Amino acid sequence: MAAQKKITRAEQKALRPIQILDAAFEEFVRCGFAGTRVEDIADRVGVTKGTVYVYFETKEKLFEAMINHFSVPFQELLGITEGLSGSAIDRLLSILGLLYEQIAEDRTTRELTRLVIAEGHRFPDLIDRHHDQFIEPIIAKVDALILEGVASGEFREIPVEFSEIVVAPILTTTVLRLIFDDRRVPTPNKEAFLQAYFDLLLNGLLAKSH
Amino acid sequence: MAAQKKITRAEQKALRPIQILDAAFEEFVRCGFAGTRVEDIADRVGVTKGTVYVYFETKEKLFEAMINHFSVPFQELLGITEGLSGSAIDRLLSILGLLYEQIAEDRTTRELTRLVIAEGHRFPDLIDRHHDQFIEPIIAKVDALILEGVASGEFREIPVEFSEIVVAPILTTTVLRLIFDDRRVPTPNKEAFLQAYFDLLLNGLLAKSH
Amino acid sequence: MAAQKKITRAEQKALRPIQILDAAFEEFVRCGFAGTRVEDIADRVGVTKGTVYVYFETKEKLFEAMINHFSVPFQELLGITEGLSGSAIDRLLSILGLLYEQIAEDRTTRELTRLVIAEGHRFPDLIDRHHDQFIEPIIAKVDALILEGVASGEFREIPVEFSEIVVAPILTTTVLRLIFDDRRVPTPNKEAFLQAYFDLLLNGLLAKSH
Amino acid sequence: MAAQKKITRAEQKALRPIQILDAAFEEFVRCGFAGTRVEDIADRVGVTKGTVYVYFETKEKLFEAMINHFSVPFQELLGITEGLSGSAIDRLLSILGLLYEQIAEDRTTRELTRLVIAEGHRFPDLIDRHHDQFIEPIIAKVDALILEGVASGEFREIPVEFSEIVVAPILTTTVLRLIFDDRRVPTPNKEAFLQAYFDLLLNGLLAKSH
DNA sequence: TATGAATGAGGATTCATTCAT
DNA sequence: AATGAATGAATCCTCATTCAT
Repeated sequence: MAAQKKITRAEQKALRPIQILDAAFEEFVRCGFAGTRVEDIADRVGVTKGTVYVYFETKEKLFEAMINHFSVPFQELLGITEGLSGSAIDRLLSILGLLYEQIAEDRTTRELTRLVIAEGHRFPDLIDRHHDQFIEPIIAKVDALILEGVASGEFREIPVEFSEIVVAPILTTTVLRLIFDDRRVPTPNKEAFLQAYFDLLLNGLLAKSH
Repeated sequence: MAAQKKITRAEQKALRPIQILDAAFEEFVRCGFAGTRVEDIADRVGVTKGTVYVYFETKEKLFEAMINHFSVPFQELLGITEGLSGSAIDRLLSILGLLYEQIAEDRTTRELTRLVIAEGHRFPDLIDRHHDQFIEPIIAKVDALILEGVASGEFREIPVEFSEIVVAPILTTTVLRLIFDDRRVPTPNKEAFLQAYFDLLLNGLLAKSH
Repeated sequence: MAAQKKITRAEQKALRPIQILDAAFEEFVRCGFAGTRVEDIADRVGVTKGTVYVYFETKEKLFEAMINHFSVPFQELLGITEGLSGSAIDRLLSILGLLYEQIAEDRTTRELTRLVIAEGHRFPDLIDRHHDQFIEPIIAKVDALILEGVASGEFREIPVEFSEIVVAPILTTTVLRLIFDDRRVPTPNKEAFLQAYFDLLLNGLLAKSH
Repeated sequence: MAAQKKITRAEQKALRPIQILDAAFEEFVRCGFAGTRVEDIADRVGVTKGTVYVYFETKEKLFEAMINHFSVPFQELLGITEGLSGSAIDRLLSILGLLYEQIAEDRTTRELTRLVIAEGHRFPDLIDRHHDQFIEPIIAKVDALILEGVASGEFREIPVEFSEIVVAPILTTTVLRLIFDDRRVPTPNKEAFLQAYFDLLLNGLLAKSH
């Protein structure tokens, strides 16, 4: 509390938009775009409606800014995947593990996914950017790794369209958690899930003798 | 057309609520619950706002009725899966194929999924019912089939948590089509998709020599 | 009062927009476009804000509709001037007399003039229409009559640009009454004013011997 | 330009309110009192809203100060008319010429007239002062000159109420330029206008033989 | 059953004004 | 003197809902 007193006017100003974006995230997640009241966002920050409009022209602009703001960590993930080394298998599993942490486990990205699904119609640009910056690069990455693994003999010959299927369990976990919100679905055990996921992914269902 | 002329007043009366539910589906899908105007639903039917309120007490009740109305075909699917015969593999793939048709290919179910994800917070009962009637039975079915296949030697020993992973590609396809709405993602080729999906599911990624 | 009871729903509906336009006139005159509150217009009619929006999409559209509505009598005046007969002098003086009644004496047209002057910037279309339908035809009419009078020997040879000068006392009276609003300027005596106006117009200031 | 560099802080301080009044004039003319935003005035000066409030307590006070500020040149005109010499005719025409220049040709006075017409209701004191300081003295001056001309035999016997009619073309030109704002009405030719105006004023419309 | 005029609470947005820096 | 963040009352407009016909 004493520390808070030290916040200068300048620091406060730099902080304000972040506070508003954080509050906007919570409210938009809770009520959707149309259902959210700007006043509730303001209340959450502890300011008045007018203050929100000092920083963001309209509710739409605020929504877009909020999406952009919270997309940053996801973008950083894509950078990390560049630095991986090891066999194609190792790198593929590493990437899938990171994706799981980022998409399925991280509440922010999970809820961002909800907003993308729910509000996409109203914000087509958002969808396009989401596709170009997230979906496309990830699919391309997985595609490339599979091809590399096939070339090196680690993987058997398979169609490139597999990529979506390969990552599917991650998005599915995300969506099921979004729908059942820790109420009907227990918080999944990461280790057990990844182990089962990777086991099935690598070996398939069939009995070896089959 | 001639047949339509014969619609009596009584039939017309019975038709009205269906027409309203159809229109409500389109509008709620397009704009979400909060963003939809009752008047737009009425316009779509060609009646006035008041008429909607003759049949449905409130916008919320209309939304719920609409969800229930369009959930029926999905419920029928569960019945069909009971009648399958053949090996565990055959029945599993049959079920996955049917699920794909029902969830990923059928626009109605797909959009219903969007609404469940988007509006779940506001309609917890809807979510609970959705879980009890759809998710739970399907997971149970897949679980049972896998156990059966393991028992019969068709499948290798695997954890039960696999079920979600096994059906994941179907929900993932659904969600991606919801997000990119036939704009960025080409309408997928069913045969190619299922073949790749089943191939990976049964055999995994690894080269046989591995 | 008893008569009012007889107003049917249909009659009421036909009446409502007129009532709103009347109320809008008073409020826009009193406060200008920006200064008028839609709620004050509604209050004047005895309905709620929402009702105004049942009939007029926006405050701007209401303003424009109001201007059009109250411009009708003025347009009718233009028709009347067509039916005049007599010498050029007689017809010119008749027209000027009618214009005086319509523009300077009639409160509605007078206040319409205030709005045209005050709000012209915001409603350029209104100004253009005002010019094409009122100013242009009147100037043309006076021009034609002067030329006719010159041809018949009633008037001396004068430039056509006189028309504005000829009608000037009417607009000036209007504007002065607008500015001083029956407070500082006594309600003018029509007979005396027209007599002086026409005397000066026909004979000029100079002593005859001059 | 070099001179401007020399502006001291003290001079700058003295300049600020003038700059604000100038900016206020443009904005109030453009949007009216209610439609003008204090921030737009500040932007025009290149300062922030707060600065405007350093010099003027409220938007209303600023409006009134602006009107007073721009009324000064008009007041000076009244002084000039005192120094005229020559026949009554000469002096009358000189005054009318000066009035034309000041009211009809000078944009500032013209737009001041717009504001008086548009905002008079809201600022009755302004109207009263305008009447006492401008209209009254001018009418009195013209009255006096006409009486003098009648006495000297230059003018024929006419009622005093003529004064308004005599100056009418000037106010009319002003108002028409306000309404049609150099768009529909060509910038008038001063010489031609005054010649026609004075010709009609002195001689009237009638053919001499009449 | 159907209408649609009317409501009125609610929500987005604006803007004059204040005040700590 | 100047700033500009913050306020909050005001105002436009929307829309779910009602109800007399």
